[in-house]
Amino acid sequence: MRGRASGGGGGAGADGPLPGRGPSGDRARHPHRRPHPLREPEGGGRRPHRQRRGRARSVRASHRRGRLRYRHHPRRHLRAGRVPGRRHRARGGGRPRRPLRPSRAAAAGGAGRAPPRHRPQHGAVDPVRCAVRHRCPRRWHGGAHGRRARPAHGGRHRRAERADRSLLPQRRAPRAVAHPVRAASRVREEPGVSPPYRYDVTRSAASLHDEFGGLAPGTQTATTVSVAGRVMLRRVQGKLAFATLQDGTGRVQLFAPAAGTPRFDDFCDLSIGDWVGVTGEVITTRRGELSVKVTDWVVLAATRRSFPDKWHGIADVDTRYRQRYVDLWASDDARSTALARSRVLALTRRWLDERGFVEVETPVFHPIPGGATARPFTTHHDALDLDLYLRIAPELYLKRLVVGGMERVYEIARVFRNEGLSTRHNPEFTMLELYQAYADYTDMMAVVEELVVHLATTLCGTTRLTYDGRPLDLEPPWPRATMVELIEQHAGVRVDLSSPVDELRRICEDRGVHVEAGWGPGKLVLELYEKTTEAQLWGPVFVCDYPQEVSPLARDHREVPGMVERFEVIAAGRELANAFSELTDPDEQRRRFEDQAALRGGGDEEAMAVDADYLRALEYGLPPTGGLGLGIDRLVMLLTGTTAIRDVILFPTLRPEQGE
RNA sequence: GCGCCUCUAGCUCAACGGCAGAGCAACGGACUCUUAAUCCGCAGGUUCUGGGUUCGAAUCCCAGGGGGCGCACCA
Repeated sequence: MRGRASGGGGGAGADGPLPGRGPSGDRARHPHRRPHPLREPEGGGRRPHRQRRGRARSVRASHRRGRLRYRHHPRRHLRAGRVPGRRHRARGGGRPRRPLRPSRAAAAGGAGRAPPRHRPQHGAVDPVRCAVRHRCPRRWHGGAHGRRARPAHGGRHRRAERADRSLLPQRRAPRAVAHPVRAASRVREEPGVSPPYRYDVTRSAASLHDEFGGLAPGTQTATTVSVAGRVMLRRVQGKLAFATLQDGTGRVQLFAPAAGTPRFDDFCDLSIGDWVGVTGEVITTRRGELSVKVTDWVVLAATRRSFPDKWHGIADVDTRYRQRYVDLWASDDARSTALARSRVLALTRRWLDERGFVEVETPVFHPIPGGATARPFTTHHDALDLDLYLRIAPELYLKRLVVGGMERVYEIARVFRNEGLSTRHNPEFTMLELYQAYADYTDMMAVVEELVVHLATTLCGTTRLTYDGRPLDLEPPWPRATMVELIEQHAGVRVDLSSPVDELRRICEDRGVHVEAGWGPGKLVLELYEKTTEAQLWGPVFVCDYPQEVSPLARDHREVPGMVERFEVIAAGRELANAFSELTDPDEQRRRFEDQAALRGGGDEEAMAVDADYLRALEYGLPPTGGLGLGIDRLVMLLTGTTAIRDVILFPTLRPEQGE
């Protein structure tokens, strides 16, 4: 029952600077993105408009940006005066559903594309028909003056607004195949010549910015370096070409004059997304941009598929999840969240290791699913002809290890629960479970509090986070309250496990809480808490003392009858951790299992089954033990400010792709 | 599983029931300090699919498919 927590969010973070966050590495970051403490300060962003993350951001906002940008564009008057050309399809008249493509027309022996039936000259069309602006005399351009000058008036404006709303990323309709194979790439590997097997990289983008940041414009360093990465932007200007190279740490500009760049024409033909290795001198351009002046280069891998729109990135969230390998390039958030997760895991391990906890691995295949109440996935071992379950929690195995004398153990365990998907639930997620002998649940409170604060201060630099627009201060000590107290506070009723069941049932029903026959007082109280109180908590807060009836693995409360020594941590309105003083008495554990088995027999698919071997282990003696489960996914969400669990799981569970 | 929303060029998006378009990408050309480079040009469509209404459907209706959100399930 522990560690149901899982979560999703999005951010960035690191203990210490993330790679590529040097003074110039920040350039590519966008100033309008949601501020979050985990993200690095904006100070280095010299020209932060550079690239847009394909993240959850309204298209309207990008339109705004576009307008702002081009209002000050030096050549705006040229752009504004330019009326986009109109496209005409070959069409003989009428309205063919299937327009002839040139190839088909030729194949059909036709005369090829028919001349346009009516080719309006700009300005030749009744200017009154265009309500947008005088500049555009046409009516049927669709109002698509582009994001640079979206008209903002009249009905057209209203429609545009409506359309904008429909474009919010969450509501966009994804397409299964976003980036089809290109018909032909520009730079192919030379026929018969395969890319090199290795490439000597001497600097990363971030290290270049660290080492050479702040040079005056026009500096030549006489330092030759080799960098490698993906071409993300390309600016060819006749006899001079620029490219933006991105590697795992950040971005650096490539400067390629025709004189001095081998195979200059091929360099200009590099596609966005091609991997290249480049050797050259570190310089700054006249504008002061740190660059590598190309003296040699090689294609390491040519991309055969188009990269996402360099400005919008991937707006289609489904594509981002399905094609994370593209998302990681196109979206800074995707990268930084992945890195943040990695750091959470590394820091957690280090923190636990320093405190004498031993990391272990326990089976994923369980003959008897246990340790939580959840519906498991089933599988089958052919040789043993044995039905097995993917674990829903590692708990019972970890406590076996405590019986075996491993006094402090933990596992960062992928667990699997056969449940629906949501922004907070993925069928497989990661849970930290740890067990400490000679400790009780108050010790676990100290552990979770210290660990989370440690992670927050290391990764975010503060305990004062903002999540989903609301402040969340993790500064210890976190408040503690019993479930009964919280119910009284939020539902306005004092409940008591010793009350008659009918009375508790009536209390629930009075508050619109659905109840089922057969529920005992403990289940009723828990249900009352979950439906009336939990959603109102923001936290962090320790919710203490759960009914024994719903906690089959926790030890009876030393003072309150009917309760167990168990707490959950609510942070940002979500359950983050679950812990208790472990039940050590084998006889009591057997009774609890049998109660669960009865529920199971009654049709409760999530109730626990009797695990005879676990009981046998307890019979050998489990010392007093405190146990804690903590949802890593939800913790990462919290620390990165992301609100969808799919954003913190690199490859979330998705319906299989259709087609292609 | 239920409800709501959505699907237009490779991408991001326009288009009162009346000629399906733009920007970016791609392709051809110009350009030696760009940085979402710019400029000129050329291409690019089974408007998710199938029915229906209509003189006429991307647009309205029905069904199916994909996707999103919410609920339910679920710690």
